[in-house]
Amino acid sequence: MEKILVTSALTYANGPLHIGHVAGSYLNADIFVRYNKLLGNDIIYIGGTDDYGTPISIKAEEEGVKPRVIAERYNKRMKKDLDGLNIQLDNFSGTSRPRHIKVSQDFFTNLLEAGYVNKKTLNQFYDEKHKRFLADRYIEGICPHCKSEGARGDQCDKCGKLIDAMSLIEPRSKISGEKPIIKETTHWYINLPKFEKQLREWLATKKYWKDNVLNFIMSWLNEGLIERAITRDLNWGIPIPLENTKGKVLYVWFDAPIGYISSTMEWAEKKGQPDLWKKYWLDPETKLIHFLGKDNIPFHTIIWPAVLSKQKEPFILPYDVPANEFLNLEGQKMSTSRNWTVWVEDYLKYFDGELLRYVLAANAPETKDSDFTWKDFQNKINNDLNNVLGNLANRTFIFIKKYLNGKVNKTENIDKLFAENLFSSGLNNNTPFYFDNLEDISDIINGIDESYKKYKVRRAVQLILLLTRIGNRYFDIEKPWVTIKKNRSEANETLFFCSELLRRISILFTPIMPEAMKKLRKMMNLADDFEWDDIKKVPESFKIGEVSPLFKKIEDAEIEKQLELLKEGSEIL
RNA sequence: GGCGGCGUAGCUCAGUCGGUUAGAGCAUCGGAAUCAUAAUCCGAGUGUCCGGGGUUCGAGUCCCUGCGCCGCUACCA
Repeated sequence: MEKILVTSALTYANGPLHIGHVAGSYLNADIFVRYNKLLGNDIIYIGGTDDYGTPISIKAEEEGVKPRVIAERYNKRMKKDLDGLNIQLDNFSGTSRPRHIKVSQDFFTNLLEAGYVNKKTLNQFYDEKHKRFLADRYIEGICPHCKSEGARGDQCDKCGKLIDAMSLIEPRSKISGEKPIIKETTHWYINLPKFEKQLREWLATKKYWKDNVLNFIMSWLNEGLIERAITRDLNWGIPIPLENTKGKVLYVWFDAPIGYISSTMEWAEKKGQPDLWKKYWLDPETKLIHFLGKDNIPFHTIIWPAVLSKQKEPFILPYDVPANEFLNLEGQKMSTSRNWTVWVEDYLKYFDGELLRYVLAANAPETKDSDFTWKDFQNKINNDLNNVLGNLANRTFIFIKKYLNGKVNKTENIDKLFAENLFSSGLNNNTPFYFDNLEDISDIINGIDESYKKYKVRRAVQLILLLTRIGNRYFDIEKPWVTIKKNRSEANETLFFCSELLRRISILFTPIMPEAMKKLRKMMNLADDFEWDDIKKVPESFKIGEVSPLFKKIEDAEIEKQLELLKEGSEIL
């Protein structure tokens, strides 16, 4: 049995959950966790919200409430959204909770005392009206290169050039619109160059990481690590634990990953075993796996391991960081500010969470950015789920009820059938590589197993669909509606095979569609508690219970409605 | 500007170490079947693998170059 600790990147609490979050770091993690639970591994799944930072603080000011109110609101709503998608974290915390504050401050202190933090003084823009230091992004002005208006402090969108905020002409605060003053401030920096050798040695042991992740890291390392500020001047954040440092807080991305630890502590406490978190975080046998979007790679593979390694307690370092790329929407980059996304809350008003799980799994941005379109959503549900899988289940069960008194019995040759090459005629020699060398159904099942292990959810989906196609073909070839008339046992054989195939699919598909598979199993009177190894355990018979369609088709009008809603823009923000 | 990635069928995408006639699903066309939610099954066509050059017995794959798109570029989080 393996011990695994899985995390999804903490989500920024300035809005509810959208499908980009789901595709980037939640669904893939949940599928991996569910698969491992079926295997019987000791696995916990931890996450939460990242509650601090300027955007939340500004939003709070606009609404005239405390930032904590905003963070708590979205934390709650996200939890609900995750529930609606059957994404089951063992704990969903938030970084504004007291425990997290204490742990983060200790982390800072330990790093400082170990000699890896330097203090520096620098000049920065300051908005006097809002009494706030301004991040580069919150300053606007005239670009010093192309002289056009509306350049931000970090970059000019017109000419694309990077800008040193201090060189902006006629700078003004994006928050108040007023001219900012330049003010001296002090910050603490993590001395990353001092970690370089250690990091390179550690990363050399991670050859099994995904290529996109390794590329990203190497580009950082090869540019040369520099010191990086881990504090900010803000009123909404974790105060740094030093004398005379009022208004200085930890930079959110310093404290956010620490949230994985504090969230695990919260989980342990809720379980009534406050030290249980140590069993995971302090045991070198634990595999720590961070699921996240590509934008988070450097934080989790450079800064986070560096910080972890200098604590007093022997924390484990990440075992794997299977980062996903981004999900686009109808061919365009998703953007919350342009309201170009699909909010889970909106989605759930119209469709079942399982359907989104399926579509995002089938089209996950595993190796490169992928595109979500409503038309594709409809196609995948109607074809893959409704027509191919749903119909296989329906025709099998209805047939058994109608012609075989609702029951089929195990046949002698069942193992042989599962070892026969039942699918090759539909494929030619140049099928995708993961279809090659598939001799029989057990090979396909092994392929699915391996795909889940390696976070290759798309491949798992393709192989499961291949199984359902085999079922439909077998049904057509054997023609039980003909054989039933002269040879009852022959029809029994066909239907037992199809039932057994569906039973195996109900296990194989559970990590992706747990509720739909539960429904499928219920129709077959199969138990809810099962494990991965049950795939091989053929029952003596199947008694079919009440039958209803597993899925239903999505009409064109429903899709048109979603496209309209997308154009209008959601109002849930 | 620098670094990295991407560009394959009408669409969404696979293509392992360089190896035979470049693949899947959807869409399209033709056929079969009638157990099933008109759901299924079989068959067929479709390609300047972004352009150009190079290495090689052999290139979608490796190298150079041009074009287009995207990400990162350390103070967005």
